[in-house]
Amino acid sequence: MRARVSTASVSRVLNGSGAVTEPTRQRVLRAAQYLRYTPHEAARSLITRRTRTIGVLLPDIHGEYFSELIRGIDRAARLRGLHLLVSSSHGDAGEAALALRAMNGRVDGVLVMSPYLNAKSLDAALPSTLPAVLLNTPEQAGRAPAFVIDDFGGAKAMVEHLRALGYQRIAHIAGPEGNYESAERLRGFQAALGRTLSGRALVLAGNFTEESGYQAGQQLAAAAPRPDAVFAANDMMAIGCLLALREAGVRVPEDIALTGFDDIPIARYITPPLTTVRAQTTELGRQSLEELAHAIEDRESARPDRHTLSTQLVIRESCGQAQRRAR
Amino acid sequence: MRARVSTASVSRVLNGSGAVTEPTRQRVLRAAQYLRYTPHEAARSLITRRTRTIGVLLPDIHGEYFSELIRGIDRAARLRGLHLLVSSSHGDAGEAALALRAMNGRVDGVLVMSPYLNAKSLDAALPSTLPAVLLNTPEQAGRAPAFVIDDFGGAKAMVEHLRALGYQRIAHIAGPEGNYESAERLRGFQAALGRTLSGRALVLAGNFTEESGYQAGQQLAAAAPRPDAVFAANDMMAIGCLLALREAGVRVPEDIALTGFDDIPIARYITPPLTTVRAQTTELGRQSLEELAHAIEDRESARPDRHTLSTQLVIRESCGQAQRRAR
DNA sequence: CTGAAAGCGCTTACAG
DNA sequence: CTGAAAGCGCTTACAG
Repeated sequence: MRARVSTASVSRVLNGSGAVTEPTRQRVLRAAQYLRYTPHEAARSLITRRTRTIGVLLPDIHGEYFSELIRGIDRAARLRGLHLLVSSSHGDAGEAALALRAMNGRVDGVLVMSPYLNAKSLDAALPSTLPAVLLNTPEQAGRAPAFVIDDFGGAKAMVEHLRALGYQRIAHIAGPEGNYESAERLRGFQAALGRTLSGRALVLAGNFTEESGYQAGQQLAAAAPRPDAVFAANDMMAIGCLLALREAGVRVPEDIALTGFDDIPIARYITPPLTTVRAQTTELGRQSLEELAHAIEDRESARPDRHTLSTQLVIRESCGQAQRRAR
Repeated sequence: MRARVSTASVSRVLNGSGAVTEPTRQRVLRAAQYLRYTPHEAARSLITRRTRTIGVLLPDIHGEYFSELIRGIDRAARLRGLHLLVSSSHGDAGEAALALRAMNGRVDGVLVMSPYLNAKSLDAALPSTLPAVLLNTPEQAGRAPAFVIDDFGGAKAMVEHLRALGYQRIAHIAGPEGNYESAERLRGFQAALGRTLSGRALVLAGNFTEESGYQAGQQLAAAAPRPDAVFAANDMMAIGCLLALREAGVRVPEDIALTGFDDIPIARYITPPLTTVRAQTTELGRQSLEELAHAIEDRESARPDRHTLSTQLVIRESCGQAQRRAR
């Protein structure tokens, strides 16, 4: 162009591919700088069949939990020079499918966390040639590898710990209906109580928001007999519950023990610091992106394996362990 | 294709443009469904010159502050059917420029928050034809509209409030060097102290992380004479400071008052709840995306105006207002 | 080493 | 109403 060379040479210089003579190289570089030329990525990826971009489909993008998850994804992506096209808040399968279609031709693969989607609708929504990795997805959803948190094991361990501390009436604030993680955490709760106890177990409805935890807390404060321990299906609900209990004059952990799930950063700052189950959220994001990157580089290598990330009990003050021990 | 029609007709049906006869429409729709056909977006945007995507360039993507900001951006984008291509963690101007180039041809406009970039480097990095909106940027950086938080006013009001409560020795934990918001908040701090007092003012270095606040807190606990109030340049540093003070046995607010800036969600959950300056972070994201959307739709309409979002004092317990009043 | 040409998958005047 | 053709801005064999 202005450097009196063909577009082919420009391409070769800018991409460092093909052989170019030094003077030509210089002319091109100089002209590119002068014209502030930047290649048009859409055109480029149309021919290279590569976008160096990952589509990320999440139910939400907000709050500490997703912030941690995205951090893991973002870090791993940056290390590999990949960009992120994010799409959030897909209430139902239809919206998710739409979002996925909109990504066709703009991404090399997708990371999908869609707790309400089952295997069928996911398979229907995913272009069959698009590499994908699933996050916290029910069962073996289709052909893609999946990474899941050990929700069942973590919840079970938490409730067993409460029982070991001597609590008798343990309530659960559940996550939203139809959500895979909610269901697994509830299942862990019930498993820990065993057949005899679970009949008496109080399960309150919630939806993972602080507000729903607050409402559950009000119910708990008024309940008779009042449970002596609560296991909330996530930390945000535990925090909402704590607020409601405090307002009602019910002390934590003296009057009632309180625990959560996730170990979001805020959990250790509240008073009392929250006993919870640590989920490796950042790691979940990182590993799933790595797996996806592999699947993109070598499509044959992708196995629809299911990887489960372990959880860990984090004992702080809200479960009253210190008091119990002292007795 | 399989529907025995031309690609032109397919395009017309799928985009609802041009006139098509009903039987043709049906044939195309059926075939598209059968083949699970989805248009290739890169090819499409190459010819339409539209991507329906916004590039978002942030210094970081993690933590409550950015979570709030992104929420505002994301919501507004979704309402308008726009996708988000995010790029984070650009330490210097060079990296930011690279990220911006990589967005060429993939976005219709960019939202840039780059607290270390000045007008020149930003102008150099921004393709001159790309609509852009700047966030919390120093001065009038170039040709693009900008949205900023009133960091100066908020900081000044906070420190004036501390003075009104009778505090005599007020320290400041500053944000990172060279950061526009840090500088403005420091300037507000100094303005509130006035000429006489600012000579005695203690300013500790920080970088907006909890860790740096923690270190500052250790210094404060050991200082002699110890300040009777601290204004941290953001909430995360205030929280780190609080932990250090607590460990050192210094009580907040009895022994020392503590305040922050941003009003991130966690601020009201800590003990004591944090007095802070509320920045309209979500609103900042929302408004800047709206402005950008307008600039994209009507390039002539874009004025390089600077919009300042007001702040608001949020009085909680960490500033010891209750105690002071009682005296 | 370099350029002319084909082609990536679309959309849109332009004919018919 | 419908199709053939051109063209969006690139990259990459293919000649020379």
